[in-house]
Amino acid sequence: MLCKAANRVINRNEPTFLEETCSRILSFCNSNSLKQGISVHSPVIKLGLHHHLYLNNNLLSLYAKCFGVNKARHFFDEMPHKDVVSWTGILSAYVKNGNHDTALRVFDSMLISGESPNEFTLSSVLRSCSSMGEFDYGTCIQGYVIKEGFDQNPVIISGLIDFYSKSGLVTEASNLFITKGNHDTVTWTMMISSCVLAQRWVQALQLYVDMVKAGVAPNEFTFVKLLGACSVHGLNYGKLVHAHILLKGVKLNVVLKTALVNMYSRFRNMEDAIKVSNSTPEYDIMLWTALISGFAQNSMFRKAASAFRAMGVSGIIPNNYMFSSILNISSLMLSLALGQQVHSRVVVTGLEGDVSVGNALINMYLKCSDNVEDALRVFRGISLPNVISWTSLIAGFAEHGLQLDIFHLFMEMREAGVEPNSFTVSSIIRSFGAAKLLPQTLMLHGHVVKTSLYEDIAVQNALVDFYAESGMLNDAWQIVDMMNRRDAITYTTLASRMNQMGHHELALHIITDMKNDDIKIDEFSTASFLSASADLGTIMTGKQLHCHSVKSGLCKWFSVLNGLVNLYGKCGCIHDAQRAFGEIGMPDNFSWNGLISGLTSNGYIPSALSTFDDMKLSGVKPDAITFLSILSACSIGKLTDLGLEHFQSMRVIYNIEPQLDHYVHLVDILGQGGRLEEAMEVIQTMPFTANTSIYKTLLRACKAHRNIPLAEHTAKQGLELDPSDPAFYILLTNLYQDAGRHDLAERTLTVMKEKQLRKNTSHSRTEIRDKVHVFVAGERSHPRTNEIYEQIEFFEAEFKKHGYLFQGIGHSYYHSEKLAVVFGLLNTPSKATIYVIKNSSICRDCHDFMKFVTQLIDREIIVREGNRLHSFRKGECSCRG
DNA sequence: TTAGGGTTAG
Repeated sequence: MLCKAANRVINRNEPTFLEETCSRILSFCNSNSLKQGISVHSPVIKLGLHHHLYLNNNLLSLYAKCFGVNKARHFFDEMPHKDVVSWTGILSAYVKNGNHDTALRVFDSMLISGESPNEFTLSSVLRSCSSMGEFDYGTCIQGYVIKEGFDQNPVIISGLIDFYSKSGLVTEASNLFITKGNHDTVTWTMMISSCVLAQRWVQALQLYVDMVKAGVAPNEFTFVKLLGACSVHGLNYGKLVHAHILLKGVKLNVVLKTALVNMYSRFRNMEDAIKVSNSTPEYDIMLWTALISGFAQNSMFRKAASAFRAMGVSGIIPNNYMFSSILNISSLMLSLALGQQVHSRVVVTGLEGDVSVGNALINMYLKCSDNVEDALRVFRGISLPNVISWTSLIAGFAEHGLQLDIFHLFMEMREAGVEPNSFTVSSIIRSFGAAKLLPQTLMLHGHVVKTSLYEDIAVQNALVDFYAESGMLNDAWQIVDMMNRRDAITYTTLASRMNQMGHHELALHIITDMKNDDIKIDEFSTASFLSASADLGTIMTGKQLHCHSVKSGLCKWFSVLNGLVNLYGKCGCIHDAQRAFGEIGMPDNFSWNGLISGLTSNGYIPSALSTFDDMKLSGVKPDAITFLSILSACSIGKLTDLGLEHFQSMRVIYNIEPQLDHYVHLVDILGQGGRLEEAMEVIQTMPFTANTSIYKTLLRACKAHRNIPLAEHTAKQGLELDPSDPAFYILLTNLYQDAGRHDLAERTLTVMKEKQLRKNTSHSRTEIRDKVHVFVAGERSHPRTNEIYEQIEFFEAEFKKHGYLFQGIGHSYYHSEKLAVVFGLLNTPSKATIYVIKNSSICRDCHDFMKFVTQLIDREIIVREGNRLHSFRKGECSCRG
């Protein structure tokens, strides 16, 4: 329609009318439709109207927008007449292009030419000042503004707010805003933008409320900034802003759509992100990039790939941003093939030298390829590697275990004049920590303390992690106390390191620290806390975490769901474990391992084995951990041949090299099956040095099969490794008693006592009614319960000495019809507790048993019978109601 | 002719 209008005008052939109207049409096109502007510009050029100043100014703007700043500059230089609008037009084109140096030179030329700047010129110049760090120049401009009486002008105020906030002086920007009145939409938006930049999220949203109250209409620019402020306020704020956009009738242009897509993908709501992008047909490369990286952030790699194809079909050529995104997806998918494919397209497009694409390539090769040379080749191809290039290389080298090269890279980087930032330093600290390079890290810490990097939370978190990992918890806490801001990473780091050290109670205490610091418990910290609860057996805390996860929507995370499977599996609530597993859409190997291990440790051997088959059928490859559970299941189920078959399959079918723990299980399987000589042969021929655990396993088997000579030999070998381990004496004693050799049993116990060896009071724990109970009995099957099992052996010996028939104590009796008791020592010194788990009432046997146990451990024991508690002390029982 | 969106390193 515009073309038709232009042609109608052209046909009238009235020069003045023609010039003004064409100028207006171009102006309209500049603001509304660049495409139509392009189609109008050729007839205008043909008419030879370009001596007309206004028309040329409009054309200049059109060229800058459509053909780039260089074409625009050429046109500008050819213009026969120039006014302030022409100068400002080319100046702002340079500013928008990020070419601030040239912009300031154009400003100088303009002043020399005698042309006076207007508010728009000054506003653009201010932008260049803040971008180039020319603070003094900017304040000179402000002086000029005051002198010329521009200081009430909203365009100038907007420019100054922008200048101050980008110079890091948001309070000055805010004062400027408050002292001047009569703000227009741009000024309000600028102030909101300043707050977002300074991360004053609440103030940004408050400004929007004030703006609406003041009767100033927000536009698409305002909403783009507001969406940025939603990043910390959560999805609901984002939705509220979206609702306001619709309510105010603001047009969803492609920029606003991009901001909305970003907001929704940040909150993992890709459904709405897609809905927004499809709500209008307008798409550009930035919207595609936002959408595709949104898919990547949410691990929707197939969708990302099909979006990339759809973009290609629509005729949009990928640029450096897009290639970086796609390469990032290849890294996340660990797909070297995809990465290489993209690399070849990068070469074809001529973007190989682009530093951001190069960085993404370095990262991709370091993540996907075993050969660091691939990444190095790309690195050498970048003419000016930036801090990201160096950091990617350093972090990747760390992943490849090349810690010693990292130091050289770090020095080389500094020689090249590239300053390390918080990413670089934190990567190095983490890699040094992993490689246990204590002196090097202490040196780096000493260096960092003197720089501003020490204020950075990522660097601080890396140091916290380093000290915690090195077991220096006090040093770690010292840094935590010194930090002026802590985040979820700080605490998750601490919790997981404490879990690794076995300090699970300390790990759980971090929940309180996070609450005190007002930090949200996220999916990562929840996983750590669930793991602590599982290992402590604190089912109530675990259930509270479960409730919290449901309420706060964390239950869609693998880490949380897998943590729940593990928790319930370890706490004996196998049905809850199965329910949690059922909620995982696509279980990964952690999910399967958690379920299989839960089933195994609770004695559901056939279910564990069939679950293993399901795992394989689902296409998830079993790993070393899976086989630990499966081998354990076979030994508990006395499935010797099947166990051997599975052990063989590890190497032959799954290419998994069995580790020492697997050999321990193999010895157990053979031992349980009575094939003691073969078990001994395994210990002698396996590619690992034997540990005490494997000898104890064999000794236990010898005891079960009453093979005294082999047992004595095994105990001897075990005691050579650790002469202070009482387990060998206790196991031997029990074997001698079983075999009726009470003389030998007595003698063994005497030797043990002479050596002043005492049974370790090793514990397992569980939580009943808000209290953690320390158990000294547990099931045999779990790898961690070896010590607990030894404890049982001790009690077994004691029980037998007093004529009790020992039936076993622990979790493994949950589902049996036998007397099911778990007995534990409360973690206060004066009390112990026994719980009747399965039986609904306490039978006489149980009473007697309790009385005996109290004599043995000389503590008060409480037994729960339904809701009634019985207290046993010194062999007496009293009901506690 | 002033303000807005996308990538890559922990």
